[in-house]
Amino acid sequence: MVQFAQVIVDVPTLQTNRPYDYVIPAIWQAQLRAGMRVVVPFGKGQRQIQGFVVGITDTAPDYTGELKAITQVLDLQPVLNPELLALAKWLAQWTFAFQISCMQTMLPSVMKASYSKKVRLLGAPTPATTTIFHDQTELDFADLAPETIKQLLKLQQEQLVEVVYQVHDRAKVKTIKAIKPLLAAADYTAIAGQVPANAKRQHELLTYLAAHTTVQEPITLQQVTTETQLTLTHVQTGAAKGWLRLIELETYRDPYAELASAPRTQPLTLTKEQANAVHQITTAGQQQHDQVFLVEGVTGSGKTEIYLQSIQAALNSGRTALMLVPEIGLTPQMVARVRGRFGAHVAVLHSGLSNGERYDEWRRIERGEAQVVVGARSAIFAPLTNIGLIIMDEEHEGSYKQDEMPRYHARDVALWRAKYHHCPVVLGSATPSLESRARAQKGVYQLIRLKERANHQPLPEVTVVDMKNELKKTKEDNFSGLLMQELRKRVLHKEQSVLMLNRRGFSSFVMCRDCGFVLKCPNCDISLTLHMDTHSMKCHYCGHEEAIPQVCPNCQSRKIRYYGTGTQKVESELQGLLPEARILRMDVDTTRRKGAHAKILRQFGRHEADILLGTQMIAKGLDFPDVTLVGVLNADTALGLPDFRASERTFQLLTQVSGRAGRAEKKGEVIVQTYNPEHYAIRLARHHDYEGFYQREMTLRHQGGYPPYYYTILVTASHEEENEAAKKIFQLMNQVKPVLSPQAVLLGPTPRAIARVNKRYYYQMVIKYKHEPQLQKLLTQIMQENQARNGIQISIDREPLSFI
DNA sequence: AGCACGCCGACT
DNA sequence: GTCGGCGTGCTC
Repeated sequence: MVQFAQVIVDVPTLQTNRPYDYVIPAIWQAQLRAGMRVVVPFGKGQRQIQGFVVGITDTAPDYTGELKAITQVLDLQPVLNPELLALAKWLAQWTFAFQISCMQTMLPSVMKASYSKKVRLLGAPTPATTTIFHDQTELDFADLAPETIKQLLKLQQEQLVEVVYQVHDRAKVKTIKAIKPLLAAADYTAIAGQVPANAKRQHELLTYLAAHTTVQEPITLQQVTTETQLTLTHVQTGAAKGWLRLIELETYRDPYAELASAPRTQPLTLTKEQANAVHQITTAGQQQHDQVFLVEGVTGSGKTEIYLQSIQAALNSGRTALMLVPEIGLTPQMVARVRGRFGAHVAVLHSGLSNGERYDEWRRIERGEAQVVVGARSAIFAPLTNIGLIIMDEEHEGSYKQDEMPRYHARDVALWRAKYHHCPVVLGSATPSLESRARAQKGVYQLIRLKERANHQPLPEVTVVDMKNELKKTKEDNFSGLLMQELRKRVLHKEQSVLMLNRRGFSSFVMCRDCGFVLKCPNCDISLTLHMDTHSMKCHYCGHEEAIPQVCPNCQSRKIRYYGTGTQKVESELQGLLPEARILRMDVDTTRRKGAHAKILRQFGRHEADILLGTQMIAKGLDFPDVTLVGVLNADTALGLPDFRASERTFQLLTQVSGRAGRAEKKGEVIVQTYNPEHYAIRLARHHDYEGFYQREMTLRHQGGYPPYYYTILVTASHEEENEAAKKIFQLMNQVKPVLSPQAVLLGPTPRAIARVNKRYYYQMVIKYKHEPQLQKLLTQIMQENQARNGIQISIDREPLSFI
């Protein structure tokens, strides 16, 4: 019986965002299942592309054209199980993205095929082909000039050459060579008698094999070469003579090999609050209840121990657990803690892994070899089965939202999977997002508040310094008298300090002091940022890079200087003020290389520096017992931004960075420098008063009609011509407006704050609504109708993190 | 995305 | 007269 497969093809456009039917060749029929990757012909030419089988049917599809057949099956087992297939479908609808993009996002990147288009010589070379091919028989289109391609197409019509399309599966399993003795010890001795005495290596091999006949497991080649003088060549000779079998052993690239043997830790004794939290979570787990818990606990209240013991309970009942951590919080410290408790049962997924390592961790999870998964955003798609618990630490973190297609929030995916698996979700934070905290208020989530720190240490004392007064006293830009005095004290007493420079809303740009000229990106409407490490000016949006100007391009004046506060500038200023201090700088420039982030933290942990100076990234998850002073150089740079979440972000940042002080028995102190000491976000952060902040901010959100009182959707139209983008967004507004209920609000349309990025102009509108049953359908329809045509691009972002 | 089909300007 | 420009529409 002929069978048919429905395939989602790797063509990320709206027109092809649906399954296509293919005939399954008889040889694959027994093997092929939904969720496997295949190669299929697509389009009029000979083009071959990758696809995912999403369904298999016995009955012929009602397609009037002629069905093509699947070319190749790439997997022996499905890479997407039925749950993940269903999730991909939902995610595509929810985020207005293509199904293929969702599937690719859910899998390690090596599973996305790479393509090549080649031209091959047919038959004997002719003078015309030789001028192009020389002595080669195959050329890659990517290496050819447009002129050559034109000539080749002519040759193709004359049947002198053919065009071939290749699909490359980049998912390669790493193997190591190993040997297995095939004969008995006595046989080896007998053979040795016949081998010429001068064949020293053959004798050595025979002796080695004779000594290892009883070994059950294959012996790795590495072991053979370290124990003997033999090399691969000798072993291959042995294999050819039938003495042994040379095999390829599957292996994993283990990035945390050194941690696997880390000493196992025992569960800590819980405080009453912690025990209560664990009890509530595990009870929901036992009852297979997809309840969401919001664990609101100050830094140091022992949330991690709650997570670990709840995971243990899930494992005890034979289920698995998924723990999400913001990328920046995925420090070796955190990984070591989870590995310490659950050992080899843990798989870790984060951006620091190479593609191969990531693929291996994924396979360990998929095979059921790891029951606990720790990872950043995309780990929410880990192929765990029978999930008993999903944890999201620092749930308010913006990095849980992906800012490219599909624009999903890991929290939404977590809730979906929890529903599927009937398991609880734990959202943890010292400063929950207003959305989550409000949901807990309404009883949608179960709120668990931890009011004490596990070590019963008081929260650090926070002093706010008003920089408006400071400016009058000293000439120094960045350091108040109090902060300098305290820093000196720490250096003297060999204690450590952490300094944070809030870079949000800041950049170092170059300006002419004579004419006011600011160097801008030629592709984007944004000033270029000065990078001292590369000695160049860079655009943070499109990556454009150019030399630092020596004279003003506008008026030729030499008085062109840089403005703004960068970590590099602060570092040199601080070094000047405190020459004896050893300063470590951590920012995007010093942590760009893989592993650099961890390296800096290790250096600081080993006391190789007195002061750690960095941007936002130092605020999260660090735990250094000897840090007794935390300074925030500019608390309020983000407050001036036209972003309704500015206060929330500032409060979260200050609370978090304060938590870095006095983690152990030493008392901590925090100094916050600001120009807005009376701002409520700063005032309330000073008293560690999250609940107070929540109340205050909710009132303002209510007045302004912002989330969580409204849902929001950002619709953007872009085009190379500004007029076209504007025209389209107004047209979309007119399309949306009549469908919305009077309760909904439409903001805009407006040009985006940075209207031009990468030579395209962007116009946007924001839809604020509470309940619009028609909206999903309408927006899906809008996406369908406005397929990338006439150069217009439409994008829809559900619950954007920022409107600007 | 790629590719073919299809209808208007400057050339062998 | 033809080659080739890129607008439009389709891919099981």
